[in-house]
Amino acid sequence: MSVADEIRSKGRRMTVQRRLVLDALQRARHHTTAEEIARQIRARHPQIDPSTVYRNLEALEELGYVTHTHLDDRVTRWHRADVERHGHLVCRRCGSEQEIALRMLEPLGRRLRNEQGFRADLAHSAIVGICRECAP
Amino acid sequence: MSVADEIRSKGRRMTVQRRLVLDALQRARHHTTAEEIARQIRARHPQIDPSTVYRNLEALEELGYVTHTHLDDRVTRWHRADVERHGHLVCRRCGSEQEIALRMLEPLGRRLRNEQGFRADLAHSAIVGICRECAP
DNA sequence: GAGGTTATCGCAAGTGGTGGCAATAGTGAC
DNA sequence: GTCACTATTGCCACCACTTGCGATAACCTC
Repeated sequence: MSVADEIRSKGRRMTVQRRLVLDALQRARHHTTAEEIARQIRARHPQIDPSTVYRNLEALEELGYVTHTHLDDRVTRWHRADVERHGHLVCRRCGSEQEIALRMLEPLGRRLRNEQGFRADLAHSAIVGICRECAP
Repeated sequence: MSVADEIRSKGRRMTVQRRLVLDALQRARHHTTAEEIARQIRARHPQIDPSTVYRNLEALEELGYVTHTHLDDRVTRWHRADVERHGHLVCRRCGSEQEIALRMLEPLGRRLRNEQGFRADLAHSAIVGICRECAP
């Protein structure tokens, strides 16, 4: 079943706008911003409104094709749901970002689940702190 | 030494606006938003601009009197720096918030420090996930 | 292929927060 | 007290989205 068929089978529609957002996410190798996706699409299709891009990212997330992550700035980063998940460390001093294996965060995940019944999504938000280079 | 003197000794100034922000934070028993603080102050002093409140929260954070936490994806919560630090779990389904002892997060903090040289501030961002009540 | 239903779209206004700038007002030194 | 210095302020435009709404166009059924 194609992505379009999957989407239709859930009562949603495959529009050209949706397709373009999906394509842009395929092309982007790492995290992208909604603004960047909108910019790329509007270069060729200037009539497509940024709000349509935002709404499609949200819809595609509900449908399970896309997820988002918060680093420490104001912008939301988007990526395909099928890339390997990982955590992020971001330095509040120099702003550098570092990816870490989800494996490092798993003991905490297990503990929160066992002791609080809470299923944590530890890749969703970056962990902020001071990186090795900036440490006093 | 009074707070005002402390602030002056660091080359900053104690303005009426800054005093009002500090007072509002004293009154707020838990996390508040900048918007709420601005609303309270502007009720009595409508000429004070919201941007001044934002800038003062930032300045007071630099000075060490205030810290902020990111709960859900959108709002920043502010509180006095002298309240006991703790972590937060927030449910992406129902939005409920739960506080957890920093002790639970410490093993991860130690590991990030030992293996990556990264000094994590684990109280800074909430951990998002699905709470016990919302789990399928 | 035509028709009806309704998800989705483009537009415009709104939200919570940030940043530039000229005017203002705390501050330390005299 | 007065003065010069500059941190801070109010104003306004901007940023990164979000939302309401009427128009449009996917989609399913026939």
